[in-house]
Amino acid sequence: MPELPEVETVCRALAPSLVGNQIRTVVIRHTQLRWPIASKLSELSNEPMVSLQRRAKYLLLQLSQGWLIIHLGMSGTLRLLPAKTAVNKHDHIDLQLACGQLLRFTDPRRFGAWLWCEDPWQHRLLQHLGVEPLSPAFTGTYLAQAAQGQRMAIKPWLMKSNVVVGIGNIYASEALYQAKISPLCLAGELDQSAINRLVDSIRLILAQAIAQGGSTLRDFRQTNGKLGYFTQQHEVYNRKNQPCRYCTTPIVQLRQGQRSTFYCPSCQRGW
DNA sequence: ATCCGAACCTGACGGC
DNA sequence: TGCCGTCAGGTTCGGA
Repeated sequence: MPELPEVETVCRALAPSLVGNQIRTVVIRHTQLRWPIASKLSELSNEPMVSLQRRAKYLLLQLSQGWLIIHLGMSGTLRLLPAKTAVNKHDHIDLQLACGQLLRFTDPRRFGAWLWCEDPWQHRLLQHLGVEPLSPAFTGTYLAQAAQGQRMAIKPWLMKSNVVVGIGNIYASEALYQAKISPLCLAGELDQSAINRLVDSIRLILAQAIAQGGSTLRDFRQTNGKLGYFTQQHEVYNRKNQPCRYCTTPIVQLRQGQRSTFYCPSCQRGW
């Protein structure tokens, strides 16, 4: 499920229930995710939870002794459930909470991660991350400077996390469509006005998606996790051969860096 | 330094 | 039905 808006939605949904609450017991059913699950996790009985925040697509859960770094990978979900909820195939981690609820991590593909550290800001996975796209630091000036001289196509370039974080495969295509920039343009050849449009599009699309995610929050506690994401209206993503909503030209699908890109060849000619 | 492909996994779907 | 190939929202890693 998770691109940045989904992770942000999960963060906002869980924070009120977790912060100030306490882990009672931990059940680990499958220790191997992208990396082995932090062994520390099994020693966290009776740990108070202090804060929950998001950085890029990582969730950072602060406990009294240190931090859990949680990543949902491609297929991970976190749900708050009643304590005795039946266990299904890919339910890898349960945190039984003092409040009586259960925080359950489910991840069929196991690309997710649960790591332990004392200071996440020093962690190797986080310390080279670029700016948050919804922060004031993400400006046209910043992005233009970062793009200078870059020979990579703009779409895969946007998805690298060392300049700006949180732009996944769906929103990369969507943002370029909205900015009327071809995904095939080289990052370094965009002019300032195109870069400015791109920054605005990225901010707008992510903010809208978060707002929509928010509208599905009320369903978050229910057991079928897949809400919100599929209800979203994409302009180009997954719309191969369907008419562009602006000019009716069929949407084209192509591969860039082993990922699917969708775009309108008429609206997105150059930049 | 930079980039591309492979790798980590399971499941869903389409074609034969 | 069933088998096979392909694809899927992410990210790191190794080798060219």
